[in-house]
Amino acid sequence: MGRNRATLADVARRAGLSKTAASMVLNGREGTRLSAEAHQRVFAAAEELGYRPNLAARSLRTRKTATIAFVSDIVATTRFAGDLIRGALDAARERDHVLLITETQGDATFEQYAIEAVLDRQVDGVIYAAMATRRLTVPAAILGGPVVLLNATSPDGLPSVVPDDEGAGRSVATALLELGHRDTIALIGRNRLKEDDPEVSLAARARLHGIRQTLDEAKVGLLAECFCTEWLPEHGYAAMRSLLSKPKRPSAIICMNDRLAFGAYQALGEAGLTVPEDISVISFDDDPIAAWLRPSLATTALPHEQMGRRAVELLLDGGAAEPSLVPMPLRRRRSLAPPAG
Amino acid sequence: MGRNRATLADVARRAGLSKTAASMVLNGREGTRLSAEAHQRVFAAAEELGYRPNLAARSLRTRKTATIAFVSDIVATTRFAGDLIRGALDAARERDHVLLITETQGDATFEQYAIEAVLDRQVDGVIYAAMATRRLTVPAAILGGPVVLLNATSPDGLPSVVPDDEGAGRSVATALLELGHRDTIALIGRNRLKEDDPEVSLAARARLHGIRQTLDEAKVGLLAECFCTEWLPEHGYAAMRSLLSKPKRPSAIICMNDRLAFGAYQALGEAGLTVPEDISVISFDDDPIAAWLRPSLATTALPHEQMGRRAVELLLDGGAAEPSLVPMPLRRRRSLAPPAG
DNA sequence: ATGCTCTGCTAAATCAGTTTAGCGACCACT
DNA sequence: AGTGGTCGCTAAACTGATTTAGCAGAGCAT
Repeated sequence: MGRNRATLADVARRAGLSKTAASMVLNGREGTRLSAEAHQRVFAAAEELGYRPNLAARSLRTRKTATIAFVSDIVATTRFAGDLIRGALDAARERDHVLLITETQGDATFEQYAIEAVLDRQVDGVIYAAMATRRLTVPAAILGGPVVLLNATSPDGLPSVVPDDEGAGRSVATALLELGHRDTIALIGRNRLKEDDPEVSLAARARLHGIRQTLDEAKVGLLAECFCTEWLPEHGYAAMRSLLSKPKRPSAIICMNDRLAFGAYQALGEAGLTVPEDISVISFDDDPIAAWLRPSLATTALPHEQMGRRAVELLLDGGAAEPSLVPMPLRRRRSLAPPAG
Repeated sequence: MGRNRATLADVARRAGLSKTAASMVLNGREGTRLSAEAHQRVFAAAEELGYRPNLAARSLRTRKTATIAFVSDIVATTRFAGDLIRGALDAARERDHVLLITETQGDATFEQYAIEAVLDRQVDGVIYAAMATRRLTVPAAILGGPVVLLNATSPDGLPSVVPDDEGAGRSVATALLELGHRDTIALIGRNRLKEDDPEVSLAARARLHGIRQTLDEAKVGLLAECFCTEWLPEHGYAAMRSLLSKPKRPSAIICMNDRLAFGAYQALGEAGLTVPEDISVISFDDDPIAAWLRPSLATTALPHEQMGRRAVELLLDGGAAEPSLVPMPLRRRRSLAPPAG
């Protein structure tokens, strides 16, 4: 890779100047007293030789690599990882940086390896990302340099970027209230583990809190709350069926995520009920299936791309110490209607 | 990042030896005549100081960075990117390498930037990945070093890794034939553009060819073929509706991907038909929705993780020049049954 | 003529490793 | 005594950049 690249010495020689001069000119150093003509010659030489600096050599001296480590627990299992990475990639490119990606798979050995691998490469900073919003403790090894937590917070008070799940909860509840739904709203996806253990999830508690707060203010209570051991379609399906077996049918359903909502749709379809005429459905995440469902599913979007971008900005440009909350926009789609009758 | 790291000179000093000796011992060089005792002292010193070599310095001399560039057109828009990356990440870690990720977004300027950024960092090789299997021409700039195409082929005959879509086509057709389906099989997802332009897709043509070949051998013809401008749920929905409006109802449907199949399910549900009792459905990709659908959707899986892994192996360990075909395993699920009646 | 400042530039050190060339001590052999 | 070989190790060059310290010459004042 990159054999026969011209070096700074080549450029200097061709320009008839010293390496020092060439270096200063190419780096646009202020306050040097090199003549305009010297500038010209260096630029011309660099151009003609197609000179590109060897960043390994540069970073040896400057201790800057223009490289950021993106360390995450799991990149593959959720389709959101891509967006997180893409946002970070974009922001990094704008700042002439590049991303070194590693994955820990939640395994301590792998994590150790990942951290060492990036530190050995002298990265300028680390983005430590979690795929589910949660609290975690970062390995001591990376605390030697700049760190930003992405989709996570830590007890150490490190800068962090998380989605505004509580705000999303409020948006969801408000949307239903505005349509006129009152005491016939049911909730699918309560989960003690997710709600009570911040190391498992921060989203569940925050979403629930946002919903409750808004409904309380409107003096509205939930018709029913279904607990689900996981937030997967099959659990949404089961929850919806149990809701439909009860005497009082809800006019609207809030699902804690889109996969639950997908399951709920399946149960509704089997029961011969129509969304949104019979029942409105609203949810969280904006998984691609939300737009593919018939009717399309209203949901609040996890702003992963924004978050990835924000993390890089925080890392390179500096910023607030308190967690940076990224808003979750409400996607109004066809699954919402006023209550029937 | 990484201030106060012990250097090789520190280790050497502590061991009472020269840098040369320390370097040779730590690199496990054969044929050096350093005493066993010297080895001990160096290892002990390195251990005590927590020595880790500075890879920037090393690579300046050796021109090896133990870093691979992963350049792709689009990482985010498809949820498969994560798997491709994860497979590559795993294989890279096993070989003590790390991945530098950049994205071109299909834009020539960004591509130029991405290529320069990675070449400047002296990567040991480049994995050039496409998110849809297709033919492409790689930028001349990266031809200076090892390159492997991932999910793509090129006219230059570069080593490449692609899924065996034709084999998948055969598996799909065979599965239906084995169940007893004959001349009542319909196909959803024909698409001239994808089939005829290898720069758009290689999958469409290969899948179709695999299906046709297998059916021809069994002297079976397709009942109907629906063209779709895109492979999205709404197009699958429309295609399925049009199929159902015809006099002769198919006993099985092959969809060119899972998203089309998802749309087909929706149309079947609305028409009051049951999968697989009334109609079997089988498809390609193994998108997560395939497992979430009710009944779960039989499909052939795009082996993205395997492919990512294979690309790294090819790049670092060398290998075959002809395209490396990765098999697409058939996931037998609930959407298959013998034809009714 | 001397000293001073300013201009325009460069030699050499430095970063942290790897690698080449070779040194001194010891032994064996003729 | 001289020669050659092996053993165990090191000095110094080298990678390609940045950065520090400083030099030669011109212009000007004293």
